[in-house]
Amino acid sequence: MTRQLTEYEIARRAKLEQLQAMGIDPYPAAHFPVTHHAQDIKNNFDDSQIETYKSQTVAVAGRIMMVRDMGKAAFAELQDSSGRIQLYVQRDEICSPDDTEKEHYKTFFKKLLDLGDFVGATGYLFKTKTGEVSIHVKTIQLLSKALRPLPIVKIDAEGKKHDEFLDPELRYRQRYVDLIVNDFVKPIFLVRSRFINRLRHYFDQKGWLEVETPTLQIVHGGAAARPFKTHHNTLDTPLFLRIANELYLKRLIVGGFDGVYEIGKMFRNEGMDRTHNPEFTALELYVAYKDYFWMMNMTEDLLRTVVQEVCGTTQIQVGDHIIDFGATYQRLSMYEAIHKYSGIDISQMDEAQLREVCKKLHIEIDNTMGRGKLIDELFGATAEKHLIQPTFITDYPAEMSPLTKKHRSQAGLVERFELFINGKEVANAYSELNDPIDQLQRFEEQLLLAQRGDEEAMALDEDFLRALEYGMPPTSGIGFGIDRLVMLLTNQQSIQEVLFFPQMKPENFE
RNA sequence: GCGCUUGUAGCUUAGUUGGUAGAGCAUCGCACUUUUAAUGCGAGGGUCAUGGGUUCGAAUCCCGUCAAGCGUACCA
Repeated sequence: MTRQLTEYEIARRAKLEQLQAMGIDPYPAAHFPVTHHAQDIKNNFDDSQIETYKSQTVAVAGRIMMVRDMGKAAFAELQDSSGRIQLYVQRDEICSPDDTEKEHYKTFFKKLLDLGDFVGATGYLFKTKTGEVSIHVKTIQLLSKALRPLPIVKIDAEGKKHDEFLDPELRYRQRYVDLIVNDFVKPIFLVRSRFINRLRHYFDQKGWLEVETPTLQIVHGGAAARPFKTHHNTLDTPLFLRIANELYLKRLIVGGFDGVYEIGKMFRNEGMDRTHNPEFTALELYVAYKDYFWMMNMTEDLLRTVVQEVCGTTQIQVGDHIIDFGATYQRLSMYEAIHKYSGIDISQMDEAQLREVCKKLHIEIDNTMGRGKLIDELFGATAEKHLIQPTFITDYPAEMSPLTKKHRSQAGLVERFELFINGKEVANAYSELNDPIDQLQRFEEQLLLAQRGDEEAMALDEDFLRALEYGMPPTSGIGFGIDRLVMLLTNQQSIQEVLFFPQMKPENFE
């Protein structure tokens, strides 16, 4: 593991040794008692208190991000978790009386400190001639040496950015650097964190229980997707990373909980693009004695409440649109949606007629597609992209929904809805199928699909059937794609921008 | 998976019909005690992603490989 060091790295390692030779530990163990953060200092600075400030010591810590050396004094910008604050460092202020050679300033501060190093500084607050709130430094010490140079983004007088660190590959592979130098990154993840936090709060207030279910599953069920396969050595058995947790959460409803929810990772071994990462975060909620109409109302209230709490408004700019999370969401059945956007009424059509319609609209189809799949293709080609404002699409063909209760009044359909926002699916919900006899038949239909070569057909889960046979109350369940919702709330068009560490191909370190 | 595009110093990049790389910031040295992309003077730093080929000569043309972005497919 010998890596060719760059001139920067060689220089910094040499400085490291020099520091040690001077008796300065570049990685000291003792804690540094921080009293203030950059942003608070700037927000709370009071011009009328300037005289008082002189006798009050503040202590800040962070990375040195810029130094403007004026000779016997220098200005440095220190960046902590909240932002930046300017340090005013005067030679004769920071050197102790017995340091007659002014080593602490000339050697330690000016020569051995680098951009990116962590320092701790104490001093008092003041304002420079040009009006910048600053710290007049009395002491400055090294807290941690940086051995690699950071790409420093500079902003000129016109606000133009120079040397921006924007290569997506570097940003995602070295997210730590991205977070240090690109100030637009952190806010996205603060929204993400707060959004999840508020969802939890909402559910907890309703009295629903947050639970955890297995990530390693013997039967991968609850969705149609290709799984990751692994193997347990001691049990000597194949295991799958979960593609969904639906069947486990329903077992808990069987077990007597009124409402359970889980926020966690799902894993799907499929293609990656702007809206798909192999592992992603789903929120699933199941509530007993409810149906999908109730769930639509709950979803509206949930998003209205949580988006307001997180963003301070329910009107969110997404691309060229303003999405209104506070409105009553439009509800269209799948047939109505296709009719509305294509002018074609397919509600009474059989498979052959649907094939004709698809051909007319130049939709690619093949012989393996049944009636349900054809309708889904039609919907995707005609309606989906128009669903900008939050819209519930309801009543799906039964063939594609093996875990959903049959529609109470319309043959061939199920009580299911998906929520579309900005042309993308963000949630999927049912009146859950709780009839064990019907459920077995649905699984058997899936087995037939699997035999025809459908890799994504759902596997039969005997234990889940056994649970249903003990009786599950009428229940409604919903799953949200958390990453996609965060993309909407932060106006990001790539899922990689809302994941700290999006999946990348292995990096070659030589 | 397929298609298109991209890959030049730590970062951002120039490189015209192929003639062995130019800049800004950063780095190193010197000056400067209220600057803010500080400034002034001086210096160093690039096997042009990688492996082949064409050519007297390739960052520049051709082929393979690797990685990324976008599009497309797959993903109820």
